[in-house]
Amino acid sequence: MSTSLSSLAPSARSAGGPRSNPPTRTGAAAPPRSSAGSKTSLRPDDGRLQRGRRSRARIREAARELFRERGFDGATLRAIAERAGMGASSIYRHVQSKEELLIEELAEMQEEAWTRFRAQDDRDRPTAERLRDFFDVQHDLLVADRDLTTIALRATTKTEARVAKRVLQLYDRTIGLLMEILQRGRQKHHLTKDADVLETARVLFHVTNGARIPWANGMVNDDALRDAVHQAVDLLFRGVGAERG
Amino acid sequence: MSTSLSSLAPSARSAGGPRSNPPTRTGAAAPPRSSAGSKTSLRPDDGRLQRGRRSRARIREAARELFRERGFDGATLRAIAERAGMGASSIYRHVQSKEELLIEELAEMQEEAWTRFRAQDDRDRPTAERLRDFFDVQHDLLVADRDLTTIALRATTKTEARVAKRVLQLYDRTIGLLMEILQRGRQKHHLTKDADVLETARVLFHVTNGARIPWANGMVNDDALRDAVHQAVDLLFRGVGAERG
DNA sequence: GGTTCTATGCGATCCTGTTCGCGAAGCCCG
DNA sequence: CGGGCTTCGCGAACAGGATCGCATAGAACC
Repeated sequence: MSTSLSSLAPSARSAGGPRSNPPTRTGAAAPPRSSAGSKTSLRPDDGRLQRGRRSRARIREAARELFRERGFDGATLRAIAERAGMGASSIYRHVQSKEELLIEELAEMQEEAWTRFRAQDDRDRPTAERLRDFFDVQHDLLVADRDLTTIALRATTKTEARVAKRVLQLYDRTIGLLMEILQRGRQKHHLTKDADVLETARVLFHVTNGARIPWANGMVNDDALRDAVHQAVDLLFRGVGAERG
Repeated sequence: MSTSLSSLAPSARSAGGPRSNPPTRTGAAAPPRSSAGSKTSLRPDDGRLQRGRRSRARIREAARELFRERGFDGATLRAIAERAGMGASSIYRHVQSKEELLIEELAEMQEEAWTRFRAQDDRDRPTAERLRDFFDVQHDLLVADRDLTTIALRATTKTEARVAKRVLQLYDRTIGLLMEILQRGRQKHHLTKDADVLETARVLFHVTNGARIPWANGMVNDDALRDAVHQAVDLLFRGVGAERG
């Protein structure tokens, strides 16, 4: 019965074309425990809300620091709370679980990868090259904090928690970007006419994600990971079938 | 250094003819906490060892049942222990962590998938078809207990624990089987001459694994998952590049 | 002012995976 | 038999994430 979340794919499609939702992460705000008939809708400059925002900011900062200093598991909720100047339980006013703190980091990193990529991107270059570049940018950011991938993955496995879905949404966003690149590739005839852009993007995403697991476990080093990702892109691009050779 | 596992697929080859190592999982035995200079090497019919084996069996059975009844997170160690007729802490004489209990299930399931596949396999059929069949077999088994994939993934994210490595080994075994199929495909010229069999196998594996995450989270249903996997195989096989079209 | 509602905060507490120190029992050797 | 091993088992305790009930303070409304 733990598997009660049944099978509908609500947000799966969200990756579509123009990004519908701007990154309002900052104001995301954890919904209150049990919202009864709420019709009040406080003004955003309500003193309490302001205080709340400040607290949230402190928590986030403390969390980020401690994550870097001690890693995710090493950063105790109580420690985070202390550094943020509050009791541990208070954190839960702002966040639904410890993972959620890290998810925000993840989202930010993703945004960063995105921005950096766009800054150096040129839509007219070969598609495979653009893909590689994107993954390289992402790679560099990930290497800077290794935990991130790991925990993101772990979060997707806590199926009954809200976090899993959040991460999947983030995944979808990246998949969306990949789609964008691929779409362009199809226009420019870098891709076969019948290529399923969405499916291809997904495959790319999952492959790169999967390749990072051994890396996160220290089984392969940074460069090997980068190579693996590149290889995967090439492979997918060329295909392994021989029918057309 | 520590890259011993993934860069080379040690047991991968075992799949070939007669399986060299019979599934002695039962006697796998958790190594003692701190083994000093042990030269004694008890006889396998030592009374203590016998009792230990029995206990282990009871634990495993209890664990399996409870996992099915309540899911992984729902199955408390204390509950498992109680059903196995012992104290919770005693479980740790036989197992290094809760995940390990589930890993055994996973290993068994994998073995099962393997066996079933071989029973219906025909090495002369088209490679893509064989791959699809394997994944279908795996799919059917996974659908029967949904938690498995999920927890396996989660386990790979506990990087400092032993479990992660164990799971990666299991992964490698599956990758080995995939390699075997692909190798055959190359011989029969279903694949391009220069296809990197290992890399292809890895890609296939990661893609299918990744595709299962949304499913585990209830975002897509069983059939959609199956389709996604099929699509991924096709995609990889055909490639998306247009150079040769 | 008084009342009511809401967001925030706190300390105690729960839950659960895991560790620890102790002891009992089995085996081997002299 | 009696020491020196070892494996098993136990209850107590710990740690860390999460929950609960109560308290406070700001805002809105009469």
